[in-house]
Amino acid sequence: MTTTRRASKPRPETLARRREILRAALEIFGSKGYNNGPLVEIAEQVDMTHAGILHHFGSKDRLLVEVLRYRDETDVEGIEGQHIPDGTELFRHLVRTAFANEERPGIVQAYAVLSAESVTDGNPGREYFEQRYTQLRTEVAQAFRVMCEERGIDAPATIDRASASVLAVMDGLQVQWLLDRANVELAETSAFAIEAIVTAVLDPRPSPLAPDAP
Amino acid sequence: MTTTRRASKPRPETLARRREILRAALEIFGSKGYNNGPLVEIAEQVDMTHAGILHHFGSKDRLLVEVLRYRDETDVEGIEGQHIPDGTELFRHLVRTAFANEERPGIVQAYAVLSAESVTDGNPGREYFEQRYTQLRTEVAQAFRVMCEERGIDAPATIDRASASVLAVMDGLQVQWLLDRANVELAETSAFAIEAIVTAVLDPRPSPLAPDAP
DNA sequence: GGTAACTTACTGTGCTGTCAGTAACTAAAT
DNA sequence: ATTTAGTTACTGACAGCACAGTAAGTTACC
Repeated sequence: MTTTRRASKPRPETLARRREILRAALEIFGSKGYNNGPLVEIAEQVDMTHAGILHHFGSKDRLLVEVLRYRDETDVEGIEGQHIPDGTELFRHLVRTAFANEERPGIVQAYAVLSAESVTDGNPGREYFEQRYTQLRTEVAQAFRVMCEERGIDAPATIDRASASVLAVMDGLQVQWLLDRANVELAETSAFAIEAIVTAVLDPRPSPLAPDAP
Repeated sequence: MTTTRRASKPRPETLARRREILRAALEIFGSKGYNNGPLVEIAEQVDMTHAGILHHFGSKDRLLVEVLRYRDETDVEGIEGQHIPDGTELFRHLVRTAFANEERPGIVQAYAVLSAESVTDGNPGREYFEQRYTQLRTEVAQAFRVMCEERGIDAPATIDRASASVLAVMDGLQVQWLLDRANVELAETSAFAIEAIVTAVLDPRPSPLAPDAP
């Protein structure tokens, strides 16, 4: 009769090694893009051959997906630690993130490049970013609703647009900042724009662009 | 003295052919990215071999730069036709552009992908986008100043931040829209965000995120 | 006849992925 | 406790394609 074959455990240090690879991959993909960032460069950063990396992750596509997921687990943005901050606190958190990001252009660039690249044909990261934005929009919308309730006002229809807008400014500013750090203040500008949008939701005013204005 | 090397005349229809190539290149670079968009595919779209394209543009790098410049000349955004609309009109123009963009996802994607890709190491489009954003920010800032003057208020210090923010939302929304057209309204949302930011400049209110608020 | 607008054919490189092999480790059987 | 069997974590070599660029030739305009 056949003895059941069981897979034996991965070795203890392996997990740390994989993390090393993921970190290196984020750095390379961040600075050169996914298509333009070869496995060999990631490999030499962790003292391996590129075949070694493929042993761990199977393919470059899967490596990208895992890089993205890994950052999500470790990182600050979105779901921080365990609890999702609610209401005002979430917006404050976003602003804090913008300030923190000024100290880590590498990661900012990784997200900026990879998210835009993800919309191209057959990019393996597309699904990830689709879901990510959907989730972030939902969280921001929720925060808006909480704030409205706290103030005793009805949640206005603008909430969904405002949620997308908040995320959009942050991302858009990152690109401008990466292109010209001397002339774009990432954090201060993010704060300004977020406040403007939040104000527009909580305390709407007539459009300054209406056809009768000067 | 050095005789300036003068190339002899191109044939009459050649210009049109070059434009065809530029259009095809924008489409391919737009849908697959610069690094991932091969010359062969651009070539077959204009019934040529890739060597023919290199005959016209010398290298892939130079092709990208020319594509970018070409769109600038032809296109609506930024300097439209001849006159730069001033004041309120510029913001209305931006909103109109957002509406127009909903009908041409290809071009939107091209700019989204290429601008983000441009921040990577050694990308030939970087200089172009750097200058482009600098110029657009200046134009928007100018429009803000005109509006302030019209209303008899002093131009506030927030103008530079607001200018970057306006461009940032538009760009950021494009990415979200490209990823999930069913759930993101590009134009309506752009309009909302732009109005919010313009309002914040012309009629500032206390921050809803200040540490003493609920 | 000269040159612009190509094509064909080729070069060289860069890159992902495969494969066979090896040393080190783990798990069970003796 | 030592052997045995199997597995993991790699390396090195290479297949094999995709791609940018080049060189030489062809056609057709001026």
